[in-house]
Amino acid sequence: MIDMKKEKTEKTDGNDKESRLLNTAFKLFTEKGMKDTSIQDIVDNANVAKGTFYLYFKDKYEIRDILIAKKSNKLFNEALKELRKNYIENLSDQVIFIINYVIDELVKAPTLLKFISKDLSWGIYNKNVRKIYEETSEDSIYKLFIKGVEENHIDLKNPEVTLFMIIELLSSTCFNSILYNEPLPINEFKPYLYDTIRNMIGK
Amino acid sequence: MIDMKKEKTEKTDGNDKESRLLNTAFKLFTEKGMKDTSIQDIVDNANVAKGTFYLYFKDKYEIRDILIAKKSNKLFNEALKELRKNYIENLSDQVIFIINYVIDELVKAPTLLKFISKDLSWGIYNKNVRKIYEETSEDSIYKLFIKGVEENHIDLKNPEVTLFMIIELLSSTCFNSILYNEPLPINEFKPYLYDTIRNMIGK
DNA sequence: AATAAATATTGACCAATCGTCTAAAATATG
DNA sequence: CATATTTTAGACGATTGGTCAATATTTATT
Repeated sequence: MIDMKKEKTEKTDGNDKESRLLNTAFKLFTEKGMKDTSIQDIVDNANVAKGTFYLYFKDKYEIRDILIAKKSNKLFNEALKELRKNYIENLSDQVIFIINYVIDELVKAPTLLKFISKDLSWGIYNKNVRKIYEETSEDSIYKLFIKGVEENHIDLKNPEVTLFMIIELLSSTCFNSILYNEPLPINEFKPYLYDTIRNMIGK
Repeated sequence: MIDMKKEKTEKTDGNDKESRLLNTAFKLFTEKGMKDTSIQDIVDNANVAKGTFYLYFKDKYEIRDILIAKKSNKLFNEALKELRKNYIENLSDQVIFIINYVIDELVKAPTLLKFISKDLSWGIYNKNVRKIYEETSEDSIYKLFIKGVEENHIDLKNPEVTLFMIIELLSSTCFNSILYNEPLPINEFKPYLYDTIRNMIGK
Protein backbone atom coordinates (compact mmCIF):
# COMPACT_ATOMS: atom_id res chain seq x y z
CA MET A 1 0.00 0.00 0.00
CA ILE A 2 2.45 2.59 1.17
CA ASP A 3 5.28 2.60 -1.33
CA MET A 4 8.44 4.61 -1.22
CA LYS A 5 7.91 6.04 -4.67
CA LYS A 6 11.05 8.10 -5.27
CA GLU A 7 14.28 8.02 -3.33
CA LYS A 8 14.05 11.77 -3.00
CA THR A 9 11.44 11.53 -0.24
CA GLU A 10 12.51 13.40 2.86
CA LYS A 11 11.62 12.19 6.30
CA THR A 12 8.07 13.45 6.54
CA ASP A 13 8.11 14.29 10.22
CA GLY A 14 5.81 17.21 9.68
CA ASN A 15 8.56 19.53 8.51
CA ASP A 16 7.25 20.24 5.08
CA LYS A 17 8.37 22.96 2.76
CA GLU A 18 6.44 25.51 4.74
CA SER A 19 8.23 24.60 7.95
CA ARG A 20 11.53 24.46 6.16
CA LEU A 21 10.94 27.96 4.83
CA LEU A 22 10.05 29.21 8.30
CA ASN A 23 13.09 27.62 9.92
CA THR A 24 15.45 28.84 7.23
CA ALA A 25 14.03 32.34 7.32
CA PHE A 26 14.47 32.54 11.08
CA LYS A 27 18.05 31.33 10.78
CA LEU A 28 18.91 33.89 8.11
CA PHE A 29 17.00 36.77 9.72
CA THR A 30 18.80 36.31 13.02
CA GLU A 31 22.17 35.72 11.37
CA LYS A 32 22.19 38.42 8.71
CA GLY A 33 19.20 40.60 9.52
CA MET A 34 16.01 41.24 7.58
CA LYS A 35 17.53 43.71 5.16
CA ASP A 36 20.32 41.48 4.00
CA THR A 37 18.14 38.42 3.53
CA SER A 38 16.41 38.09 0.18
CA ILE A 39 13.64 35.68 -0.64
CA GLN A 40 16.07 34.01 -3.02
CA ASP A 41 18.41 33.43 -0.07
CA ILE A 42 15.62 31.82 1.88
CA VAL A 43 14.42 29.48 -0.84
CA ASP A 44 17.96 28.52 -1.81
CA ASN A 45 18.86 27.57 1.74
CA ALA A 46 15.57 25.76 2.21
CA ASN A 47 16.00 23.85 -1.07
CA VAL A 48 12.67 25.06 -2.37
CA ALA A 49 11.74 26.94 -5.50
CA LYS A 50 10.80 30.58 -5.37
CA GLY A 51 7.23 29.97 -6.47
CA THR A 52 6.72 27.76 -3.45
CA PHE A 53 7.55 30.63 -1.15
CA TYR A 54 4.80 32.77 -2.60
CA LEU A 55 2.40 29.88 -2.24
CA TYR A 56 2.68 30.08 1.52
CA PHE A 57 3.65 33.68 2.24
CA LYS A 58 2.80 37.06 0.81
CA ASP A 59 6.26 38.49 1.24
CA LYS A 60 9.26 38.73 3.52
CA TYR A 61 7.34 40.72 6.07
CA GLU A 62 4.57 38.21 6.44
CA ILE A 63 7.01 35.42 7.17
CA ARG A 64 8.66 37.68 9.74
CA ASP A 65 5.34 38.40 11.40
CA ILE A 66 4.50 34.72 11.53
CA LEU A 67 7.89 33.93 13.00
CA ILE A 68 7.66 36.58 15.67
CA ALA A 69 4.18 35.45 16.59
CA LYS A 70 5.19 31.80 16.79
CA LYS A 71 8.35 32.38 18.76
CA SER A 72 6.88 34.74 21.29
CA ASN A 73 3.71 32.70 21.61
CA LYS A 74 5.78 29.60 22.30
CA LEU A 75 7.68 31.44 25.00
CA PHE A 76 4.53 32.57 26.78
CA ASN A 77 3.00 29.13 26.50
CA GLU A 78 6.04 27.54 28.10
CA ALA A 79 5.77 30.09 30.87
CA LEU A 80 2.12 29.27 31.40
CA LYS A 81 2.89 25.56 31.51
CA GLU A 82 5.47 26.19 34.21
CA LEU A 83 3.01 28.37 36.07
CA ARG A 84 0.50 25.53 36.19
CA LYS A 85 3.05 23.31 37.90
CA ASN A 86 3.26 25.75 40.79
CA TYR A 87 0.39 26.85 42.90
CA ILE A 88 0.31 30.62 42.84
CA GLU A 89 -2.85 32.22 44.06
CA ASN A 90 -2.35 35.92 43.58
CA LEU A 91 -2.85 37.37 40.09
CA SER A 92 0.04 39.80 40.48
CA ASP A 93 2.29 36.93 41.42
CA GLN A 94 1.08 34.86 38.52
CA VAL A 95 1.85 37.64 36.09
CA ILE A 96 5.21 38.23 37.71
CA PHE A 97 6.00 34.53 37.45
CA ILE A 98 5.34 34.62 33.73
CA ILE A 99 7.23 37.84 33.15
CA ASN A 100 10.12 36.44 35.12
CA TYR A 101 10.16 33.23 33.11
CA VAL A 102 10.10 35.07 29.80
CA ILE A 103 12.81 37.51 30.82
CA ASP A 104 15.08 34.68 31.86
CA GLU A 105 14.54 32.83 28.60
CA LEU A 106 15.11 35.92 26.50
CA VAL A 107 18.26 36.88 28.33
CA LYS A 108 19.49 33.34 27.69
CA ALA A 109 18.75 33.71 23.97
CA PRO A 110 19.73 37.21 22.89
CA THR A 111 19.41 36.55 19.16
CA LEU A 112 15.79 35.59 19.64
CA LEU A 113 15.17 38.66 21.78
CA LYS A 114 16.85 40.88 19.26
CA PHE A 115 14.76 39.47 16.45
CA ILE A 116 11.51 39.72 18.34
CA SER A 117 12.12 43.21 19.63
CA LYS A 118 14.13 44.98 17.02
CA ASP A 119 12.04 44.71 13.95
CA LEU A 120 8.62 44.81 15.51
CA SER A 121 8.93 45.73 19.16
CA TRP A 122 7.54 42.61 20.64
CA GLY A 123 4.97 42.37 17.92
CA ILE A 124 2.17 43.02 20.32
CA TYR A 125 0.99 45.96 18.29
CA ASN A 126 1.07 44.32 14.91
CA LYS A 127 -2.25 43.24 13.50
CA ASN A 128 -0.87 40.19 11.71
CA VAL A 129 0.98 39.05 14.77
CA ARG A 130 -2.06 39.49 16.98
CA LYS A 131 -4.15 37.46 14.57
CA ILE A 132 -1.73 34.57 14.77
CA TYR A 133 -1.67 34.89 18.56
CA GLU A 134 -5.41 34.59 18.71
CA GLU A 135 -5.57 31.75 16.21
CA THR A 136 -2.92 29.51 17.71
CA SER A 137 -3.22 29.85 21.44
CA GLU A 138 -5.70 27.84 23.40
CA ASP A 139 -4.20 29.02 26.65
CA SER A 140 -2.70 32.49 26.82
CA ILE A 141 -1.48 35.14 29.20
CA TYR A 142 -4.23 37.31 27.81
CA LYS A 143 -6.97 34.91 28.89
CA LEU A 144 -5.27 34.21 32.20
CA PHE A 145 -5.12 37.89 32.94
CA ILE A 146 -8.63 38.83 31.92
CA LYS A 147 -10.08 35.86 33.78
CA GLY A 148 -7.97 36.66 36.84
CA VAL A 149 -9.14 40.26 36.90
CA GLU A 150 -12.78 39.19 36.69
CA GLU A 151 -12.60 36.42 39.23
CA ASN A 152 -10.71 38.46 41.78
CA HIS A 153 -12.88 41.55 41.29
CA ILE A 154 -9.79 43.63 40.66
CA ASP A 155 -10.67 47.20 39.82
CA LEU A 156 -8.92 47.98 36.54
CA LYS A 157 -10.18 50.64 34.18
CA ASN A 158 -8.93 48.71 31.17
CA PRO A 159 -7.38 45.28 31.81
CA GLU A 160 -6.30 44.82 28.23
CA VAL A 161 -4.32 48.04 28.20
CA THR A 162 -2.81 47.22 31.57
CA LEU A 163 -1.59 43.88 30.27
CA PHE A 164 -0.08 45.51 27.22
CA MET A 165 1.70 47.98 29.43
CA ILE A 166 3.13 45.21 31.53
CA ILE A 167 4.37 43.33 28.50
CA GLU A 168 5.80 46.56 27.18
CA LEU A 169 7.69 46.88 30.44
CA LEU A 170 8.96 43.34 30.09
CA SER A 171 10.09 44.15 26.58
CA SER A 172 11.83 47.36 27.55
CA THR A 173 13.57 45.76 30.50
CA CYS A 174 14.92 42.94 28.37
CA PHE A 175 15.87 45.13 25.54
CA ASN A 176 17.87 47.41 27.73
CA SER A 177 20.15 44.51 28.48
CA ILE A 178 20.92 44.33 24.77
CA LEU A 179 20.99 48.04 24.06
CA TYR A 180 24.01 48.46 26.27
CA ASN A 181 26.57 45.95 25.30
CA GLU A 182 27.90 45.81 28.79
CA PRO A 183 26.03 43.31 30.95
CA LEU A 184 23.15 45.06 32.64
CA PRO A 185 22.20 44.10 36.19
CA ILE A 186 18.88 42.67 35.09
CA ASN A 187 18.46 40.58 38.21
CA GLU A 188 19.03 43.57 40.43
CA PHE A 189 16.39 45.41 38.53
CA LYS A 190 13.76 42.72 38.65
CA PRO A 191 12.35 43.42 42.13
CA TYR A 192 11.88 47.00 41.07
CA LEU A 193 9.99 45.99 37.96
CA TYR A 194 7.82 43.64 39.94
CA ASP A 195 6.93 46.34 42.42
CA THR A 196 5.66 48.35 39.50
CA ILE A 197 3.57 45.45 38.25
CA ARG A 198 2.10 44.93 41.73
CA ASN A 199 1.22 48.57 41.80
CA MET A 200 -0.47 48.34 38.44
CA ILE A 201 -2.52 45.29 39.22
CA GLY A 202 -2.99 45.82 42.89
CA LYS A 203 -3.74 43.08 45.44
CA MET B 1 25.81 92.22 -5.52
CA ILE B 2 23.18 89.61 -5.00
CA ASP B 3 22.06 88.57 -8.43
CA MET B 4 19.30 86.18 -9.31
CA LYS B 5 21.50 84.02 -11.52
CA LYS B 6 19.04 81.50 -12.88
CA GLU B 7 15.29 81.71 -12.69
CA LYS B 8 15.31 78.18 -11.31
CA THR B 9 16.39 79.36 -7.85
CA GLU B 10 14.00 78.22 -5.15
CA LYS B 11 13.36 80.29 -2.09
CA THR B 12 16.43 79.47 -0.09
CA ASP B 13 14.78 79.46 3.32
CA GLY B 14 17.06 76.72 4.54
CA ASN B 15 15.15 73.97 2.82
CA ASP B 16 17.86 72.48 0.74
CA LYS B 17 17.76 69.22 -1.11
CA GLU B 18 18.40 67.36 2.11
CA SER B 19 15.40 68.95 3.79
CA ARG B 20 13.31 68.40 0.70
CA LEU B 21 14.21 64.74 0.74
CA LEU B 22 13.34 64.47 4.42
CA ASN B 23 10.00 66.22 4.02
CA THR B 24 9.04 64.23 0.96
CA ALA B 25 10.05 60.94 2.57
CA PHE B 26 7.95 61.68 5.64
CA LYS B 27 4.98 62.54 3.46
CA LEU B 28 5.26 59.35 1.44
CA PHE B 29 6.06 57.10 4.40
CA THR B 30 2.99 58.25 6.30
CA GLU B 31 0.77 58.22 3.23
CA LYS B 32 1.78 54.94 1.62
CA GLY B 33 3.94 53.22 4.21
CA MET B 34 7.60 52.32 4.16
CA LYS B 35 7.24 49.22 2.03
CA ASP B 36 5.39 50.93 -0.80
CA THR B 37 7.73 53.89 -0.99
CA SER B 38 10.78 53.44 -3.18
CA ILE B 39 13.77 55.72 -3.25
CA GLN B 40 12.79 56.57 -6.80
CA ASP B 41 9.42 57.76 -5.45
CA ILE B 42 11.14 59.98 -2.94
CA VAL B 43 13.57 61.60 -5.34
CA ASP B 44 10.89 62.09 -8.01
CA ASN B 45 8.58 63.87 -5.59
CA ALA B 46 11.42 65.92 -4.16
CA ASN B 47 12.65 66.89 -7.64
CA VAL B 48 16.12 65.63 -6.93
CA ALA B 49 18.30 63.10 -8.70
CA LYS B 50 18.76 59.65 -7.27
CA GLY B 51 22.44 60.16 -6.67
CA THR B 52 21.67 63.09 -4.40
CA PHE B 53 19.71 60.81 -2.12
CA TYR B 54 22.71 58.57 -1.61
CA LEU B 55 24.83 61.61 -0.93
CA TYR B 56 22.88 62.33 2.23
CA PHE B 57 21.47 58.97 3.29
CA LYS B 58 22.67 55.41 3.27
CA ASP B 59 19.30 53.94 2.41
CA LYS B 60 15.57 54.12 3.10
CA TYR B 61 16.03 52.95 6.65
CA GLU B 62 18.49 55.62 7.57
CA ILE B 63 16.18 58.36 6.39
CA ARG B 64 13.40 56.73 8.42
CA ASP B 65 15.58 56.66 11.52
CA ILE B 66 16.52 60.28 11.09
CA LEU B 67 12.87 61.24 10.61
CA ILE B 68 11.71 59.38 13.68
CA ALA B 69 14.46 60.90 15.74
CA LYS B 70 13.72 64.42 14.53
CA LYS B 71 9.98 64.17 14.94
CA SER B 72 10.01 62.64 18.39
CA ASN B 73 12.81 64.87 19.56
CA LYS B 74 10.86 67.92 18.43
CA LEU B 75 7.85 66.71 20.38
CA PHE B 76 9.78 66.26 23.58
CA ASN B 77 11.48 69.59 23.18
CA GLU B 78 8.14 71.34 22.78
CA ALA B 79 6.98 69.60 25.91
CA LEU B 80 10.06 70.75 27.80
CA LYS B 81 9.54 74.30 26.61
CA GLU B 82 5.98 74.24 27.93
CA LEU B 83 7.21 72.75 31.18
CA ARG B 84 9.56 75.67 31.69
CA LYS B 85 6.64 78.06 31.45
CA ASN B 86 5.02 76.44 34.45
CA TYR B 87 6.56 76.11 37.82
CA ILE B 88 6.46 72.45 38.74
CA GLU B 89 8.65 71.40 41.60
CA ASN B 90 8.21 67.70 41.92
CA LEU B 91 10.12 65.45 39.52
CA SER B 92 7.22 63.01 39.18
CA ASP B 93 4.95 65.87 38.26
CA GLN B 94 7.45 67.23 35.77
CA VAL B 95 7.70 63.88 34.05
CA ILE B 96 3.94 63.51 34.09
CA PHE B 97 3.57 66.94 32.56
CA ILE B 98 5.83 65.98 29.69
CA ILE B 99 4.20 62.59 29.17
CA ASN B 100 0.83 64.27 29.21
CA TYR B 101 1.86 66.85 26.65
CA VAL B 102 3.31 64.25 24.31
CA ILE B 103 0.29 61.97 24.60
CA ASP B 104 -2.05 64.82 23.75
CA GLU B 105 0.01 65.83 20.74
CA LEU B 106 0.26 62.28 19.46
CA VAL B 107 -3.43 61.63 19.86
CA LYS B 108 -4.02 64.77 17.87
CA ALA B 109 -1.69 63.54 15.11
CA PRO B 110 -2.34 59.83 14.60
CA THR B 111 -0.32 59.54 11.39
CA LEU B 112 2.74 60.81 13.19
CA LEU B 113 2.15 58.45 16.07
CA LYS B 114 1.67 55.56 13.72
CA PHE B 115 4.87 56.34 11.89
CA ILE B 116 6.90 56.76 15.03
CA SER B 117 5.57 53.70 16.74
CA LYS B 118 4.84 51.19 14.08
CA ASP B 119 8.10 50.72 12.35
CA LEU B 120 10.44 51.29 15.20
CA SER B 121 8.48 51.31 18.43
CA TRP B 122 9.23 54.79 19.47
CA GLY B 123 12.77 54.52 18.27
CA ILE B 124 14.14 54.69 21.74
CA TYR B 125 15.94 51.42 21.29
CA ASN B 126 17.50 52.13 17.95
CA LYS B 127 21.16 53.02 17.98
CA ASN B 128 20.91 55.43 15.04
CA VAL B 129 17.95 57.19 16.55
CA ARG B 130 19.64 57.53 19.91
CA LYS B 131 22.70 59.01 18.27
CA ILE B 132 20.59 61.69 16.64
CA TYR B 133 18.85 62.34 19.94
CA GLU B 134 22.12 62.93 21.67
CA GLU B 135 23.56 65.03 18.87
CA THR B 136 20.67 67.39 18.39
CA SER B 137 19.23 68.07 21.80
CA GLU B 138 20.71 70.64 24.09
CA ASP B 139 17.84 70.20 26.50
CA SER B 140 16.23 66.80 26.84
CA ILE B 141 13.92 64.77 29.00
CA TYR B 142 16.87 62.49 29.58
CA LYS B 143 18.94 65.26 31.15
CA LEU B 144 15.99 66.65 33.07
CA PHE B 145 15.31 63.27 34.56
CA ILE B 146 18.85 62.30 35.48
CA LYS B 147 19.49 65.72 36.99
CA GLY B 148 16.20 65.58 38.87
CA VAL B 149 16.99 62.20 40.34
CA GLU B 150 20.39 63.40 41.52
CA GLU B 151 19.26 66.71 42.94
CA ASN B 152 16.30 65.27 44.81
CA HIS B 153 18.27 62.28 46.12
CA ILE B 154 15.69 59.92 44.70
CA ASP B 155 16.64 56.31 45.25
CA LEU B 156 16.50 54.62 41.85
CA LYS B 157 18.50 51.55 41.05
CA ASN B 158 18.86 52.60 37.42
CA PRO B 159 17.40 55.97 36.42
CA GLU B 160 18.09 55.44 32.73
CA VAL B 161 16.12 52.21 32.63
CA THR B 162 13.32 53.76 34.64
CA LEU B 163 13.01 56.60 32.16
CA PHE B 164 12.91 54.17 29.26
CA MET B 165 10.19 52.23 30.99
CA ILE B 166 8.14 55.35 31.46
CA ILE B 167 8.51 56.30 27.83
CA GLU B 168 7.61 52.78 26.89
CA LEU B 169 4.45 53.18 28.91
CA LEU B 170 3.70 56.41 27.13
CA SER B 171 4.20 54.68 23.83
CA SER B 172 2.03 51.71 24.69
CA THR B 173 -0.74 53.91 26.02
CA CYS B 174 -0.83 56.00 22.89
CA PHE B 175 -0.52 53.10 20.60
CA ASN B 176 -3.42 51.33 22.14
CA SER B 177 -5.60 54.19 21.02
CA ILE B 178 -4.63 53.35 17.46
CA LEU B 179 -4.61 49.59 17.76
CA TYR B 180 -8.29 49.54 18.40
CA ASN B 181 -10.03 51.59 15.81
CA GLU B 182 -12.76 52.51 18.20
CA PRO B 183 -11.91 55.59 20.24
CA LEU B 184 -10.19 54.50 23.42
CA PRO B 185 -10.87 56.40 26.63
CA ILE B 186 -7.34 57.70 26.82
CA ASN B 187 -8.22 60.52 29.16
CA GLU B 188 -9.91 58.17 31.55
CA PHE B 189 -6.83 56.05 31.58
CA LYS B 190 -4.36 58.85 32.20
CA PRO B 191 -4.72 59.14 35.99
CA TYR B 192 -4.05 55.47 36.21
CA LEU B 193 -0.90 55.75 34.14
CA TYR B 194 0.29 58.67 36.20
CA ASP B 195 -0.18 56.76 39.42
CA THR B 196 2.14 54.15 38.01
CA ILE B 197 4.73 56.76 37.12
CA ARG B 198 4.53 58.26 40.60
CA ASN B 199 5.07 54.84 42.02
CA MET B 200 8.10 54.29 39.82
CA ILE B 201 9.77 57.56 40.63
CA GLY B 202 8.52 58.03 44.15
CA LYS B 203 8.29 61.36 45.96
C1' DA C 1 37.89 89.57 -12.07
C1' DA C 2 39.93 85.45 -13.62
C1' DT C 3 41.39 81.07 -12.48
C1' DA C 4 41.76 77.08 -9.89
C1' DA C 5 40.22 73.82 -6.47
C1' DA C 6 36.63 71.77 -4.01
C1' DT C 7 32.08 70.35 -3.60
C1' DA C 8 27.39 69.24 -5.01
C1' DT C 9 24.35 67.29 -8.44
C1' DT C 10 22.88 64.58 -12.09
C1' DG C 11 20.93 60.55 -14.46
C1' DA C 12 22.41 56.68 -17.33
C1' DC C 13 23.65 52.22 -16.18
C1' DC C 14 23.94 47.36 -14.35
C1' DA C 15 23.22 43.99 -10.93
C1' DA C 16 20.08 42.28 -7.64
C1' DT C 17 15.49 41.44 -6.27
C1' DC C 18 10.65 40.92 -6.55
C1' DG C 19 6.61 38.65 -7.73
C1' DT C 20 4.08 36.35 -11.74
C1' DC C 21 3.01 32.71 -14.65
C1' DT C 22 2.98 28.52 -17.19
C1' DA C 23 4.36 23.98 -17.58
C1' DA C 24 5.61 19.81 -15.29
C1' DA C 25 5.41 16.67 -11.30
C1' DA C 26 3.02 14.72 -7.51
C1' DT C 27 -1.04 13.32 -5.43
C1' DA C 28 -5.85 12.32 -4.98
C1' DT C 29 -10.20 10.53 -6.84
C1' DG C 30 -13.46 7.54 -9.35
C1' DC D 1 -5.82 3.14 -15.13
C1' DA D 2 -7.66 7.56 -16.54
C1' DT D 3 -8.72 11.95 -15.03
C1' DA D 4 -8.94 15.93 -11.89
C1' DT D 5 -6.68 18.54 -8.44
C1' DT D 6 -2.94 20.24 -5.95
C1' DT D 7 1.87 21.26 -5.41
C1' DT D 8 6.32 22.56 -7.18
C1' DA D 9 9.60 24.49 -10.12
C1' DG D 10 12.29 28.06 -12.17
C1' DA D 11 12.32 31.09 -16.39
C1' DC D 12 10.85 35.67 -17.16
C1' DG D 13 9.65 40.78 -17.25
C1' DA D 14 9.37 44.60 -14.33
C1' DT D 15 11.02 47.14 -10.57
C1' DT D 16 14.40 48.67 -7.44
C1' DG D 17 18.82 49.65 -5.41
C1' DG D 18 23.01 51.60 -5.49
C1' DT D 19 27.35 53.13 -8.38
C1' DC D 20 29.92 56.26 -11.03
C1' DA D 21 31.80 59.29 -14.49
C1' DA D 22 30.40 63.55 -16.31
C1' DT D 23 28.58 68.15 -15.39
C1' DA D 24 27.24 72.11 -12.72
C1' DT D 25 27.89 75.04 -8.84
C1' DT D 26 30.20 77.07 -5.03
C1' DT D 27 34.23 78.58 -2.64
C1' DA D 28 39.03 79.90 -2.26
C1' DT D 29 43.16 82.07 -4.23
C1' DT D 30 45.83 85.27 -6.79
